Amino acid sequence: MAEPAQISTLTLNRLSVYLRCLRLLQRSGATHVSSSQLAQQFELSAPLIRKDLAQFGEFGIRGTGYRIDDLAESLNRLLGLDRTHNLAVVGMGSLGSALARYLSVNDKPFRIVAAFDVDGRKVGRKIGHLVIHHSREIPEVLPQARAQIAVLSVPASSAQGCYDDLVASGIKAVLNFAPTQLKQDPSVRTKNVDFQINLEELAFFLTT
Amino acid sequence: MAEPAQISTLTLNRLSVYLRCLRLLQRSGATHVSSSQLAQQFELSAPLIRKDLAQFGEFGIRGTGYRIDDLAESLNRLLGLDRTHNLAVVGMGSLGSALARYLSVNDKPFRIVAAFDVDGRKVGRKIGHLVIHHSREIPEVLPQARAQIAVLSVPASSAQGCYDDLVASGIKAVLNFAPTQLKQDPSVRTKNVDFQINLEELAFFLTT
DNA sequence: TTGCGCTTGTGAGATCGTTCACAAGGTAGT
DNA sequence: ACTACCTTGTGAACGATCTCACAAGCGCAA
Repeated sequence: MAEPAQISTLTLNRLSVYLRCLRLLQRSGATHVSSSQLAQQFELSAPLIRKDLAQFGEFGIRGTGYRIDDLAESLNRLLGLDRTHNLAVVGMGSLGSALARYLSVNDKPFRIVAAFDVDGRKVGRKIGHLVIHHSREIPEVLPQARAQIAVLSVPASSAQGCYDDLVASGIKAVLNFAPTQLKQDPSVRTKNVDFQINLEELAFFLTT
Repeated sequence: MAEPAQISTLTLNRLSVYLRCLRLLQRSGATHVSSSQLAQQFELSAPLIRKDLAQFGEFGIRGTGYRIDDLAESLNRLLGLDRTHNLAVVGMGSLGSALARYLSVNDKPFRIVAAFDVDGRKVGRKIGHLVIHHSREIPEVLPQARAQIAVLSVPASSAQGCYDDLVASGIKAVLNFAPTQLKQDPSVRTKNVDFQINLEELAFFLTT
C-alpha cells in the first residue's frame, strides 16, 4: 500500500519474470494463481514474491491468490510496457544484427527506429525497412528518430566513443553489450550485458 | 589471508572486471596500480576493491599498490582462465552464430568444440572449421567433444528441452540466452543472460 | 637509522535484501 | 451464520554486502 519510494533493481527484474510467467498462464486458461504456485516455477520463495507485489498496492485476494489478468495488466503498466519505446542499435555487426532481428520480429513494446555502423559497406543497406546510417550521423538522426534507448553492440575499443556521442545526442538509456567498463554519464541510465564475464563466472565454478 | 570459503558472485564478477582493466594497464606500460586508481576507472569504492583482492592473500604492497603483472596472473589463475574451456553452442540462429563467431575470433580461454541446431538446412554446414550437428545428436557428440559449458541460444519454447538434454549428456554449466526461466538441475551451474529483462529495466526508469 | 608519506588490510558499523512467523482477511461448505 | 481452510500482507529476525575509519606496513629520502 505504501507507494514505492525507490524500487530496487532486483525487485524490478523479478517483476519482469513474474509478468512473463503470467503471460504463459494466461494462455493456459488459468484465472488465478497463488504466490506459492509462482514460487515453485522459478527458484524463489513465496514471501519474496508477495513482498515484491505488495509494494504497489494490494493486488491479491486473501484465500484465493492473484487474478492473473489484473496482475498482468498492473505489472505491464507499472513497468512502462504499455507504451512504445524507440530503440537505436549502434553497431550492426553480427551481434547487433541478431539483436535487431530479434527485436523486429516481436510485437514487443520496443521498436527499432534507427541503426548505425561505421562500416561504409553496411551504410545504406536495409535491415527490415530501416536504413543503416553512418555512426557519425548520430547527432542528427537520433533526435529526429526520437530514440530513447540505445543498444550498443560495437567492439570494446569504440564503445566509449559511441557512448559519449549517444549521450551528447540526448539518449536517455543505454544497454551496453561491449565487454568494457564505460565511464558513465550520471544522467543516462546504463546497463551492461557482459556475456564474457558470465562465461568466466561459469568457468570459475568448474575449477573448484 | 583467510582462504575464501565461499566467493560471492558479486565479488567474482568484479574480479573479471579488474582483470580486464589490468590487461589494459599492462599494454600501457604501467607496472603498479593502487586501489584508488582502479576505483576511479569504474564506479567502485577503493575499499571494496581491496576487500575483494584481500580474500585471496596479500597481493598488494603497502605504500606502493599492486604489481600489475603479478596481480593479473594471480587473478587469471584464480578465475581458471589459464586453462582451456570447451564450449558447445546450441542453437545456431543469428544470436548463436554471432556468439560463435565472437568466441572463435578471440584467443580466449574458451574454445568452441561443438555446435548444434534443429534446422535441417543448417545441419552439416560449417561454422569456422566446425560442423553443425543436429540437436538430437547431443547425447553422442557432447561427451565426445568434451564440452563442459553450453551456450544455449534457442527460442524460449525449446530452451527447457535442450537444457534437459544437455544435463542428461553430462554438461557442467549452461549459459542461457533464451528469455525464459529454466527449471534448473542442482548439479549444473546455470546462468541467465536475459537481455529482454534488461531492456524492460531501462524502460521502467524512463517512465518515472 | 629515523621520519614522512603513501597504500594496503581489516574490524566495526550501516545498509540493503531475504526469510520467517503470524495476524488479518477472504472463500466454500454446511 | 458459522466453521474450517486458504492465501495474502507485514513486522521482526537474519544474512549478505558495502562503507568507513584506522592501524599496520612499505619505500624513499635525508
